Amino acid sequence: MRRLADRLGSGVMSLYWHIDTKEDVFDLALDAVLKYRGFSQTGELGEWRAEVVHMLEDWRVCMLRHPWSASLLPSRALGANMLRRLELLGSSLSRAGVADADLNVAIWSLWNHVLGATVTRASFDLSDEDKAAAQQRLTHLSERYPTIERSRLLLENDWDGTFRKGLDFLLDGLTPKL
Amino acid sequence: MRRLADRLGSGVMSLYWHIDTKEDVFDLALDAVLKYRGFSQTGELGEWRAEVVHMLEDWRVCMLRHPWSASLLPSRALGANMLRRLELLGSSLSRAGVADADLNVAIWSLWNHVLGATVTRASFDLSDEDKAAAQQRLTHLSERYPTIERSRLLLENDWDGTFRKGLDFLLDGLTPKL
DNA sequence: AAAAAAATCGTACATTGTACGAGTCAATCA
DNA sequence: TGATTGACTCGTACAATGTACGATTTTTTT
Repeated sequence: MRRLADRLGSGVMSLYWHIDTKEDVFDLALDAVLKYRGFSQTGELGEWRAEVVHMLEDWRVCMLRHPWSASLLPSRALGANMLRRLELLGSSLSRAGVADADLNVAIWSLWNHVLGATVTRASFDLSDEDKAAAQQRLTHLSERYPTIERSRLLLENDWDGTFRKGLDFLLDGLTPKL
Repeated sequence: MRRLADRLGSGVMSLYWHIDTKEDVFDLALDAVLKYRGFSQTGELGEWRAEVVHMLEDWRVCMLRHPWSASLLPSRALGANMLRRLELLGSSLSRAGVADADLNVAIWSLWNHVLGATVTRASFDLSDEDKAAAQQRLTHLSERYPTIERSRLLLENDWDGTFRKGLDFLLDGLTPKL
């Protein structure tokens, strides 16, 4: 709070006129990060899939731009912008023909994909020294974890591609075939 | 740290003989939570799918038993028990016939499902007053989020069922048909 | 019995969130 | 015009926290 006040050129206690508690700052910050400016591309009306992909990728990018946002997510209530994204996701899937009975599973599976990918990615945004230590530890244990080692799962993974492929797969499977 | 020392009946600074920093306690606690005692069921050898489902559900249950564990995950290096689970997952999928090129996507998609479901679930483990406030806020905004409201996405969702269905779907799609 | 190692712990300090109440300033009302 | 109210700022103070430092005790080894 002291550092924030300094940055704003104000006294510390002035902040507390506008917010009740430090947690509120986190709530507001997270919500600000998750603001969605909508579908910029001039796609066809009814192009639900492009819109969903755009929104979900944007979601992930927004959070990766501010790595602290991932660590704020657990045990925090849903902000307005997150609700908006969930609503957009749900209505798109519904329009795409997902049955009501499957809607929750579809929404949450896609959301889990974004969230999991974000948090996982954040775990690998280590400082250089931590990264070196992890490298050290992993090569040392490579014979104990042959599959991880062989698949280059941890240190040299193409996170963007993995996310995109998984997303495509989920959308292929969760929505009815045409 | 003071509370932990009290619980252990020791002085605060005695703790620092065994650990370097408070963060280390969190690392160790998280790793302890994620310990996997293996496949208790006496299933057939080669029943890779039952083993994977068992391990992933156990993973989720372990973390839900200690809600703080979800908030520890981001920006933390992978512990030994987590690596073991990832290795088990990877080798099972490999044995099941997943091509090397698809292995990373499969592993991370399943892991994202567990992680996302856990973190999401943790966001809804609110105190009673918070839950009441959320209920209030949501019913108030229900006309703005019709899909969310209609699908009972947030407050009355069957989390276990949603997780299980999504998991089955992922495994169906990610592994080759027989 | 002595020396070394392992472990314990009291004191002290810097950093944190924020309660309290006094202060400033502008808009509104008399 | 002067008084009053509300919005907003901020300095001081306090309790809670992680942990550095160094002294002390206990255990193990020689």
